[in-house]
Amino acid sequence: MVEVRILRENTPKAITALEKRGIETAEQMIREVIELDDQRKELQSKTDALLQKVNEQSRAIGDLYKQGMTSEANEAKELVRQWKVDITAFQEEMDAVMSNLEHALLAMPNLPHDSVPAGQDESDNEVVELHDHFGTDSEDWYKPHWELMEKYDIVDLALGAKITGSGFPVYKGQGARLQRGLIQFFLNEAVSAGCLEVIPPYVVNADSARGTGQLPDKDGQMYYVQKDDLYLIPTSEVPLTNMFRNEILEAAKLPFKLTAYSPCFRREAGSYGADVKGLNRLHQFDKVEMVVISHPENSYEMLDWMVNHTKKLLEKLELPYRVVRLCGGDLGFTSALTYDFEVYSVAQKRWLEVSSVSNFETYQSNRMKMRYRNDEGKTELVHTLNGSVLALPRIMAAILEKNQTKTQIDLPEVIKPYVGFDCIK
RNA sequence: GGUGAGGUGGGUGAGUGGCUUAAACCAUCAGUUUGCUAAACUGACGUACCGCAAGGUACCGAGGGUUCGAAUCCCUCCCUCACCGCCA
Repeated sequence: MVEVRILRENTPKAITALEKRGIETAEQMIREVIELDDQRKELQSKTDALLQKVNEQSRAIGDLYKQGMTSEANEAKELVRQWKVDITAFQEEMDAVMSNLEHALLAMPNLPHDSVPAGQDESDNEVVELHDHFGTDSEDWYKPHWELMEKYDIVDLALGAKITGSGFPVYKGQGARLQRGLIQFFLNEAVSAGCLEVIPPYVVNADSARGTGQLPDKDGQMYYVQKDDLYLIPTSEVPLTNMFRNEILEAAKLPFKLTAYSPCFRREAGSYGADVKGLNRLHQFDKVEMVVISHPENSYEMLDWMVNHTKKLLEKLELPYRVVRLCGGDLGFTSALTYDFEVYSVAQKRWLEVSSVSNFETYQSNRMKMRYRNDEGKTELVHTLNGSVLALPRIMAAILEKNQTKTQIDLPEVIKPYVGFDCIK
């Protein structure tokens, strides 16, 4: 959630930022939060003052009893009882204000970074880089990846549907080996770049889901295990970032750079149409993720570092791609700045999102109370970032389509040692 | 799933209703002393909120309750450990 401090310190700027998301009531939302916070402060002062009197009086009562002054003690007790009625009333009021404040803050998305363009939806996103030197030309005979999957019998959606349901693919033979090789490749690259490799739990509790912002706003998107009150992770961002929930980190040890492979589970309720064909959208998919816990001062340098890392991966895989800066309307709820990476699908003739690299600034760390100690010994919130490096299905789709010949699929050089063969046939 | 024992600051650990404002020790930091290191001594040493400040309030796994007053008594839940059962 947004820090109230930021809203107070530069209210006009915060309003402008929030309006970039297309929220017309931005000013009203922000004023309401500040107003509630004022109320909270006032109630806190009043309650504390009264509690102080009760504490002092209670100690006095103890002394009176020791001196055997029972009747005086009983009179004093009556006084305390009356104060406690007031305290209870204040506390109820306080609970109500806190609850309203919490709701107002949970309903408020992160403030977009200065560089984020205003806009409604993905058509307003800004293409900041285009790298098509690996070719975006298509031949008439090119088959889309779902036909190639069937032709070479490497990914079987129908079989997955039989075992589980639609959107749960079965990778077979060279398909399975390519998938495994890509995961290994992505992990190795992340580790070489200085990340700590982690194997996290694939199921998390509600506190963790709340910490990274999946709850309450993406409740319906996650698979939920009712009996144990646990959620299947939609991305390993959730367990990785929550490793540091409620921790105070040493400034000298920042940044923490983590990477993990995990399957990702998404219900994707409500999605339909051509977008979901083949590997384009699945309920279970594989992804290698990178999470960075950064000092606030250099979080945007870390963001650039992650962007560059992702670019290198796509270069090595010899895929045409572009980098897109999301506009306010398309920006994720918790993000301040997001770059999407899209690879070109030569058979589908469209761009497919394969990575999303974001800086959340203090939005997640505020919710999670993730702090570091500054030079003066005070605690401050860290910045959190994450990015996909990379999501597997669409990468596989793009590789299959781009490298197809009439008789086989050649693999990019870099991946050959990882899979142990040169082509799929 | 069953039985039992537990959960107190960075760590160990005392604390069965008011002398706890959470002792003591260890660790850490600063200072003194000192060829260096070490030792010794002195001091500092949790988090959050309110307050310009002085200061105040809350927190002893979590949430309720009893009481003038709760780390301490009561209730519910969570977690950890041990053993048993099941099991890759």
